[in-house]
Amino acid sequence: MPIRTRIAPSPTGDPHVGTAYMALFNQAFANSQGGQFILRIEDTDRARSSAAAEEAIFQALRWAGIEWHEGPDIGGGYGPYRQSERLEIYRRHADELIGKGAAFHCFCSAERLAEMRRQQQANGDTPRYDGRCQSLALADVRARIERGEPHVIRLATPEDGVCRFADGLRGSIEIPWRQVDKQVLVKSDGFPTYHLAVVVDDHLMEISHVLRGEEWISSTPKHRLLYDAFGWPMPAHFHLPLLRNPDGSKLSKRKNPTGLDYYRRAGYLPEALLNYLALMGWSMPDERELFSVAELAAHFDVQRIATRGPVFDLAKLDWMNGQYIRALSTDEFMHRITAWALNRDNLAPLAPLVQARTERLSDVLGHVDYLLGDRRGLSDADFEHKTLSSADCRRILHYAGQRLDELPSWQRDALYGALKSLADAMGVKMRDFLAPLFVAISGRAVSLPLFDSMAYLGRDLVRARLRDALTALGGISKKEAKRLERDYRQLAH
RNA sequence: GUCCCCUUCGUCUAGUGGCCUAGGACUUCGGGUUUUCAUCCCGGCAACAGGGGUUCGACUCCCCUAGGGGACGCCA
Repeated sequence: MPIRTRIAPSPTGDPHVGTAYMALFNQAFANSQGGQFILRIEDTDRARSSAAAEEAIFQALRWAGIEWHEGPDIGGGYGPYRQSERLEIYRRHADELIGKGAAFHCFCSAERLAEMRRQQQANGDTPRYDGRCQSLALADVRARIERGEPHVIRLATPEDGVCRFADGLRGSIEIPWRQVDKQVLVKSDGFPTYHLAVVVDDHLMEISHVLRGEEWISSTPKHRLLYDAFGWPMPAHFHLPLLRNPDGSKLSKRKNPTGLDYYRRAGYLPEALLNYLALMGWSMPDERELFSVAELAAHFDVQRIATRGPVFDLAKLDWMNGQYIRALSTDEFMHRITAWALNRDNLAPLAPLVQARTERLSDVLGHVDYLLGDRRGLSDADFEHKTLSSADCRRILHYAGQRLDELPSWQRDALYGALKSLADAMGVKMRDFLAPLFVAISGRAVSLPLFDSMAYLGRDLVRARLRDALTALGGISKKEAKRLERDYRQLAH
């Protein structure tokens, strides 16, 4: 049987380093076995998915050096590879499940479900759907559907016993059926949820091995139920460890740069990033640490994947990146620098800003240093201000970061609008409000216009600089964070 | 709270019952090469979570405890 693996990102936020991580292992495994590696877009969340985010995934993964054999952008024999284009397939399979009694229609309101969960939680139970609609009479169900009553389709689950399934890395895993929720498979808008779509697609696309994050372990019983109901063999599953923040929690943008774009903008070489990622949970048989994706595939063995969640350590990535940079020929080095940022396209948006402030050409570099490279390190003294206290600065930076995270688009005018309204809501004059932001972003009180700078740097770099500035100001204690959180919500949006 | 997963230096890891006085890498500290810096080289500090078993022998197998993480959505 041919080996086929896949990566199935959701086009919601910015492309995540975790996506590249999973892609890397799936690609390495497929290539090591002479198989295929597939990219599938899981855009079943209508509210959050966007075409722009999908395009960003293609670009970011391509930049990283991930190459797929089949996908929405290049086609293949098992398409379509975009779940929003497979709705008819899911509908058919949902009907089959209903017919087999493996799923049922549910008309419960969001309010009832919330109340039910609240009570279960109060009793110390695992929140689960109580099965009320499961016993509805067939005629009743049909009538309500015909009346146009909103409904979903849920998975029927056993009440007793345990679900046992094999994990290629962890051995046999047992989860009591009582823990498994009667999961929604089809939403009221007719779109499938992840659980239905992933099983149907993995089967139809003949995926032989599923290498996914360990956050999926607890939903695997649902998937097992679906495979059984359809009478399909279950692909081999391998749950890889999750990348961690330095504090051990799941890697998150709040605590660590997580966007692939950050690493590109910050000047990392994609081959160094992938090499580093490969070391997160995997090791070469001979323990060598510097190797290419081709060498990874050549020596790949799933059994060498560790199960402990590795902490993403920027210091070691920096070292590794240096190794790769110094191994480049001078020619290649120059090529990389220009391809990275020192080229016409990349400099074009800065030119008008800089030109207006230039008397001699030699002024130029001093204006753009913090945009093309990193800015200098900060200390609390940099934030001294005639009216703002250190606590004021922390508050402004914290709120600004929060507001920016909520912002769907990342252009100058949108940035200005969001922060202007925030300053107004806080009752701080824009002139004062901007002071700590200038320091955080450019490292000085005077620089090129702030919003142009932020737009140019991009979301990840700006987030990293704000976080770094907050650290320079002494950081925010748990208590202060809580208070800030509460006050922030009170501000009119 | 319930269920599941995980547990070797600060961090990434090697280790599949005797090769372990636990190896490598990053970080860090010290030294050397270099007109400075960086690179590079040499050296040092630093770990088997705790407790019970099994065994002639446990880092390696089993159990318990503790700690960490994840899941518990009409998100994926």
